[in-house]
Amino acid sequence: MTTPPADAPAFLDAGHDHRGCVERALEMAAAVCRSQGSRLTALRRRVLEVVWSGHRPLGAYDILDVLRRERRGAAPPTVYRTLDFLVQHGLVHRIESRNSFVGCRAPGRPHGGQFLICRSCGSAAEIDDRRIDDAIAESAAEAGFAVGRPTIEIEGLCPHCRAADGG
Amino acid sequence: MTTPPADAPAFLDAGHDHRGCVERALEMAAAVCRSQGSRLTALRRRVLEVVWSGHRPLGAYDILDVLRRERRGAAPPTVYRTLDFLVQHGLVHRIESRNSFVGCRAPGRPHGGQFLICRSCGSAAEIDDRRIDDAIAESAAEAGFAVGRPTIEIEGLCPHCRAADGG
DNA sequence: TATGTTATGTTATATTGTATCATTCGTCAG
DNA sequence: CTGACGAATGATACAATATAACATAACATA
Repeated sequence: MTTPPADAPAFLDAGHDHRGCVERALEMAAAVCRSQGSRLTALRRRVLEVVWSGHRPLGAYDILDVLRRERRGAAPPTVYRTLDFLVQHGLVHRIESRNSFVGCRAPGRPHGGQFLICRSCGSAAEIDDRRIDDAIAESAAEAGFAVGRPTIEIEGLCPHCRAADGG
Repeated sequence: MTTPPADAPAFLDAGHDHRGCVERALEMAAAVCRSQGSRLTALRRRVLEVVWSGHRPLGAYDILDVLRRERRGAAPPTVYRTLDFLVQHGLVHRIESRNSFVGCRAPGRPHGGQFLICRSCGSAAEIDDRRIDDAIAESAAEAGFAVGRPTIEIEGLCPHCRAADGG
């Protein structure tokens, strides 16, 4: 049980101190909101916590199921609005290829996410690799294209599932 | 009006001979299906043609609207099944960030698509840049991740819309 | 033509996401 | 403290996207 350091590997092992991940995410969220004059309300905090319940992207309705057990009157807009807020503030990424959401590992600095997503266990690792951004920037420049938001989602097999022989 | 050559730029200009694009796509589709022992039925051919009606990704229900005008009893499964076939055979790509579909420029060779997508005019240019693949391969290798299907979708502004001052 | 396989038709429903308006909560000027 | 305003949430309804399941038709070929 070790709290992942800042330069942690992309895929953390099963035994990592996940409570540390969650706590760090909540602290960074508080800092980001403070610095932007936005309010991290109880609902937003809770949704962020739910998103961070693991390193697997969760669907909006999965999150809704959790909320419904806790507050009367949680409905789809509750979740989507809150996720919008969290995504806008760079605290959560939307995984387009799965219609789902996962916590951002490095909030504050705005960035389109780059993800490695395991087809076996479903976990997603955020990589934010400069070389990928650079390659895209070059290619886009040659096409005369002005890059806005990049979506990079690589499906494949994570180290753990590879070791387990393809899961 | 010029038929785009094999090494055409990512974003073709408005005046290009689009009929040429469609014809080439249909020919390549026939070749791919022949070489794989699959049947390019009238429906599949027609859906491919509709997808290729432009360089903008189309939603499944947009395609369905077109089909309904032509055949009695076209329904969502008609379209989704046919799109599945076309995607499986590498003739069409799904654009995850838009829930839509666009013709593949270089079918035959299996590849995850790399797209530049204009937020103003909606057109999508397939780039398939080796440098991007390489950067991803490096990064993934360092994470111990086995790359399967990459999804690369870059939202931004195409050269035409940039010239038109941000549209 | 009989037979198995592939493709399509058909109905129903699941999943994902928004529009809209009402209500509550937080903040701050007076 | 209080009223007024904007931000956040509650609540209802619905739109858009996608699939399950089973029936029928078309195709290939023995």
